[in-house]
Amino acid sequence: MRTAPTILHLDMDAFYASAEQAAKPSLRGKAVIVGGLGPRGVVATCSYEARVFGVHSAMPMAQARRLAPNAAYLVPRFGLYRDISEQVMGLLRDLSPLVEPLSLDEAFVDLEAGQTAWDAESAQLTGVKLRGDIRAVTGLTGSVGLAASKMLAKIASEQAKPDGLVLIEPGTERELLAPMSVRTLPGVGPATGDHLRRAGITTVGEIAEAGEDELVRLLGKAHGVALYAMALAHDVRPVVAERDTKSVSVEDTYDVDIHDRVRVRMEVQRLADRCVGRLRGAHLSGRTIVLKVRRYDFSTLTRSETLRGPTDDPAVVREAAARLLESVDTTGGVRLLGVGVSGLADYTQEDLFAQARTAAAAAAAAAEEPEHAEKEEAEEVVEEPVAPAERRWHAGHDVRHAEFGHGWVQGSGLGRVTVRFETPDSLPGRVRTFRSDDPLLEVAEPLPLVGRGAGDSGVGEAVVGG
DNA sequence: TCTGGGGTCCTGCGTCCT
DNA sequence: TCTGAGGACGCAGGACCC
Repeated sequence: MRTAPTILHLDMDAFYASAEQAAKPSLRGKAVIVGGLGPRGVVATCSYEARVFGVHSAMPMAQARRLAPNAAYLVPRFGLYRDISEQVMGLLRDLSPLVEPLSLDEAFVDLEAGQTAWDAESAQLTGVKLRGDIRAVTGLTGSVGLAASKMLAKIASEQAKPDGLVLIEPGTERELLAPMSVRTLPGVGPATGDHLRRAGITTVGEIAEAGEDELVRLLGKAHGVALYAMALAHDVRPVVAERDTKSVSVEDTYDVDIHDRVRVRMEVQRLADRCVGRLRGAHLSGRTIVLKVRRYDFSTLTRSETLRGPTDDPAVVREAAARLLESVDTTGGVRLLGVGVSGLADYTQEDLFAQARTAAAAAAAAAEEPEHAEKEEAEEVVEEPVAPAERRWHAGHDVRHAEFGHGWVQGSGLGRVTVRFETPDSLPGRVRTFRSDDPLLEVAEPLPLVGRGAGDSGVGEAVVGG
């Protein structure tokens, strides 16, 4: 294990909500909640102003609305968040080639590998400069943790939140961890936390005292050994820049349970097509097809089937998913369906040739034996249906009006759409309401959060004013 | 109160093969 | 030829993370 605090963990503060506040001046300093707005939506992220009311991530949206009825409720805009994330990851890669993104708003960086830091002092300076750069480039704040291991760097950034920096000096780790809740350690969720609590273990120090054998007895080999090591602050996991994708899946929760078996079959086919679309987009193919069903009572089951070889053929995935569905009882209704593919392989030019040969062979066989021909027809991946005739306006999404300019949808319904006209660098703007089919109103791309006044040189060189 | 979507990893069990 | 051990693999479910 290294002896200098040169592993950095960056965690952007309330990322989606902060991005929305930066994009929408009228929401700054206000409770903002981003998530699914349907009857079964949950909170993805909320601003610190919303947390005061007790709202937090993963909370059902209905509950959030009761706690914070006057908050702004927005649908996530992943395109915008991805763009900002790429800017931030770019800054991290300037520090080291070893950057391990965990999500759009979180990453580990091995500063030693990048030769940007070698001791506590240089690490601290790097962290301070990084936070400044992130603010200058994106207009947002991120919290930085520095320590000698990934686990401790993550705990440090958690302590630094919001908008801070914490460095854990090597040698102080065990003392620091001992009084903390077991839930602080990665891998301890509600179930393991309960399990440990029933065994009289509530703090990290008590895990260390219990000993490895006891932990293994309670939690099993892998989990027990790992957790005991973490409690002693032993964590030698390296920062890994490239991680291969292990599976690709899509799933949908329906606003109302589906009871009609025909509709269930249809949805599974649609999901299979979407999943293959993703798979092909990533230039992958896979061998194992997984069907996921969550029933009316929230019980979840999966069924899987492994093919003889990897595929990215929508017809093959559809058929496998349909076969799997036949083994599942859906009487009573389903609230969620999902289709996934695992056992992934790189999808190469050779695969294409192989498929072409298979198709040609099938066609030849079909010509000889027409009764076997019906399933070999090549089929296109079906994309999501295009918007219905009546345009849908999503809360929080950007729009442009031919007369009033750039704004965002504050709400819609009953044939009306309410738009607030403002941009990231304007003052809070005015609200106007239009008919939802107003020909002067159109969907717009998000504007950059900083630097629009700095000319065409791009956000990278911009500086935040005021 | 009523629980998203996209992932990863682990465990336990059954089967097949050597 | 029979038997048992043990590894590899397939499958289902659970826990966890962001």
